[in-house]
Amino acid sequence: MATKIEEAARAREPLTRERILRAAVALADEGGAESISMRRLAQELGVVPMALYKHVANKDELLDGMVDVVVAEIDAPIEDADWKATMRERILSARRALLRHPWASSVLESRGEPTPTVIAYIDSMMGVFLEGGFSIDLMHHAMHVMGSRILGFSQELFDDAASMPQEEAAEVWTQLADVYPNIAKLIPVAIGTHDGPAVGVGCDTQFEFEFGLDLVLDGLERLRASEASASGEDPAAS
Amino acid sequence: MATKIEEAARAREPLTRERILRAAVALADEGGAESISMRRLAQELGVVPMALYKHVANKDELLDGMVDVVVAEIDAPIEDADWKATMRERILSARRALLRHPWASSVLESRGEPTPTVIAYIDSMMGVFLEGGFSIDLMHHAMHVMGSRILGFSQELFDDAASMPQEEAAEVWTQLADVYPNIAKLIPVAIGTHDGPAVGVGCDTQFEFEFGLDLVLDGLERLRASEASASGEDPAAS
DNA sequence: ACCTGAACACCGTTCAAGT
DNA sequence: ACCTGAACACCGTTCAAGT
Repeated sequence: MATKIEEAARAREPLTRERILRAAVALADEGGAESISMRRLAQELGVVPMALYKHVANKDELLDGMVDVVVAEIDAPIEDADWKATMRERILSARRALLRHPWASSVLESRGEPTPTVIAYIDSMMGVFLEGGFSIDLMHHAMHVMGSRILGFSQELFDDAASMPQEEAAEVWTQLADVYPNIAKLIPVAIGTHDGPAVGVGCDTQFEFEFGLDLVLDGLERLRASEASASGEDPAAS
Repeated sequence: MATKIEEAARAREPLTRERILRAAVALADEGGAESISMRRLAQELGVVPMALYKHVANKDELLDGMVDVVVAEIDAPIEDADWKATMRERILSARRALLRHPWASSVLESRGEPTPTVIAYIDSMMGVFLEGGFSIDLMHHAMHVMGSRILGFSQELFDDAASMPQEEAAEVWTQLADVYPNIAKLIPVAIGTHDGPAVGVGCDTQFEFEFGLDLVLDGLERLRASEASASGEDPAAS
């Protein structure tokens, strides 16, 4: 009975590239990057594996399509604001998109050639710099500087060891002190200075992300301003 | 005959974790990240696949070991220099190591928990900041800021399309101009302003890396200096 | 006790045979 | 002409059977 309904639903909504990509993103969202395989995806769609190959040439094209879905979720640049506010908001939006799809950053990086969607996104980023009065040279360097941030991620080196039971975590930290004296100095930061036994290991990654982002944006603004004052007075001249 | 010699060599140099890791690194160096598999590696060593499992628990442990080999190639911090010069040199050394082993950065990122070798490396980085007079808080933020650079890589978004024939590349660039107006503004940068037909598409990634690195280091130095002047006069106080 | 062949449960993709 | 089952050439890893 359930089977009949499923079959009817399938017939009503035929297999399309769209539907395949949506299913793939959903699968990766819940199962992680390594859970996506052509066979598994086909099964999820109630379809024979080979049916997918009518809509995507191969697995690489599937992954590209999945990345495009995520990039499309990034908000458009806000308008009527200075370049710094615009860039800041855009990048925080990109970060939110990639946090919603934790598999996306590693998939994005594994890709060789960027897709047209990704290229268009980068182009619009460049536009924000140029409209903000950057010279082409400085915009070029700025794009490289933003590098890892431009698509919303700076890789966090630690996985946030929040999985460990808290007592055990505290013990591990103190044991580490002998071997890694400098890391150990972060214990008060990790614990919270006076919150008693509130062992909240892990950093405020949102704060850290913005700290680094602002450091870079402020540095770029300094360079832009000195560029502008060196070539006359108009801050919007390229 | 050759077989006999090979067999003798194998007998003289028995299978060890060391030898497995060295072979795995060599295999990845020439074949890329995706060419490393337990079966392929075993074949390369003239050994049955299961023999590897005596020395590494599984493929993840193999990958961790390979990363450790690369990290071990990073030069120790230079001595008798200010923090900025020390940090700069260390990070450029890390970058060189990762450029020597192009597969390493993506493998490094795919790993979950960092290995003790990686942790020790990070600890020594923290030591450079602390000895340079950073407060623990600022050192903490600084480590996050360095993020993608700390291990020598900021992901380059484009693969350096140096593979394309140059005439074709130039044509592609001009076609792009309509769709991606801002990217197109980089054409003179990519071509070289007055070098005639010298179509050297691609950026000076070494220059760009140092540009970004210095932007960040200068920003951190400004913060450290204002921290120091706010808490007395001693620039080495934590 | 050690080593290893065969087997298991997967892959992405090709291809020829079926409708 | 379209669709798809079986097959191919791979995976990482388990396990029991051999020495």
